[in-house]
Amino acid sequence: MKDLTAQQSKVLNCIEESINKTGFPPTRAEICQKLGFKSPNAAESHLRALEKKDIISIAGGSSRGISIKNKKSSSGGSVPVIGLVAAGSATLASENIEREINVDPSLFSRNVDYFLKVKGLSMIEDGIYEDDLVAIHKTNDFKNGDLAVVRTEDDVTLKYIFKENHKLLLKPANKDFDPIHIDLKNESAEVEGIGVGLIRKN
Amino acid sequence: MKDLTAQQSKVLNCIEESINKTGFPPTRAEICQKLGFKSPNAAESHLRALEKKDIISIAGGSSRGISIKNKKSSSGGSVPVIGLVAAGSATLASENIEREINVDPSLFSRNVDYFLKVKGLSMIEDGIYEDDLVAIHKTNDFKNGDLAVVRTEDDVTLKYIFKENHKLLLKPANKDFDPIHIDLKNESAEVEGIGVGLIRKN
DNA sequence: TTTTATACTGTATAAATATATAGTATTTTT
DNA sequence: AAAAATACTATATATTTATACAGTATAAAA
Repeated sequence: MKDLTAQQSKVLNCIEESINKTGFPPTRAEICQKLGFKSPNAAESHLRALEKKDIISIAGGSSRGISIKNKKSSSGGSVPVIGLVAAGSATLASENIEREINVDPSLFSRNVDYFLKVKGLSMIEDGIYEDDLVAIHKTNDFKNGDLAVVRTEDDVTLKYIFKENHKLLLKPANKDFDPIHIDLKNESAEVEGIGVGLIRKN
Repeated sequence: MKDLTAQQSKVLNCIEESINKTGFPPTRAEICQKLGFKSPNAAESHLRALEKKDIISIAGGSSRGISIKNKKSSSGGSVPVIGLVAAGSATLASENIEREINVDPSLFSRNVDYFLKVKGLSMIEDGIYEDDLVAIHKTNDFKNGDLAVVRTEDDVTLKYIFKENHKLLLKPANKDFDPIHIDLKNESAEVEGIGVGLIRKN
């Protein structure tokens, strides 16, 4: 990401302050007043620079039409909750979204793309219970031992993953459940994401 | 709180939608367009009604000068995280606050006053692990079996609570830990709050 | 070295916007 | 039964506001 100049940061800060304090973005004139500029064009050109750097977006033809992009840190991104239904379809398609919740992105170590609502008891020995919401970071990159959302040919499942050459081991945390062995030569399987956290409602 | 009429709710909803979608509040004209009104005064008078009911505030003389009051539900209240240190002092005093996190209040069944960072393994059999953040609703009201934060004479602990007359039982979820029996005739103990949820970071 | 970006002042103006005023009709409250 | 609140249409306008255009000056990049 391109760096901001000192003045551009001030202007961005001014916008954030305005939204926090008043609830709506500032006008050019208000930015000028706060930062001591004497020409509205001073604010305008800084705004255009911020727009060019993809920090803000400016709605043409509307007053106070400034919005800050990537505002996950301020408002807490809205993250969908997806039910892990038996017939594998843990996609972000709207029909699978049970609700949306706001989370503090700094809460978890990695970006959370969705929450997976746990069905079944296969991970219960490691403190993952039915109806827990597991925070999933979408990626197909994983380390052995990661808690992964894996799409197999006929299912989507949440298990610990271990890979050795063309063999995939999906290991539950429950004695009553058997590990799943997948030979990638014969079967396909995809890692959709890895678990980076958990939310439980009592 | 005064109730809103159907139309007023629609207008409020329209404002919220605009802020969520565009990042700034709507104009009178935009409200009219969205709700099918033909006169800007239709929007204006609804806004004034909402202002009178203290739902929104309108900044005079500025465009899009609408802000929604008491927006704790939308922005997610900031909730402190408190470390459960051995020597009992799970208070909200600032020196005990490790950090603040934003949570969606609708996430948990009851209002969350703080998160307690779990120390020790006494609840591990019920999926509560070390360093988990247990969402605590401050109350001294509880039912038998609730997960409670209890301040005893020399400790603060998180356990299942059972009360029978003057006897208090604090039950861990770990075979290796013994239940704590407190006779309220001889010792004092206070319930500080009950657990309503949990957040775990992997 | 020439362009591009930064960082402004100053002026102007079309368009966006809040807001007042004048009505009408229905529903709710007093 | 009267008053007040709700729920609008319709018109008008002062003000707010975005935004363009014309400059000046400096620093950074090509």
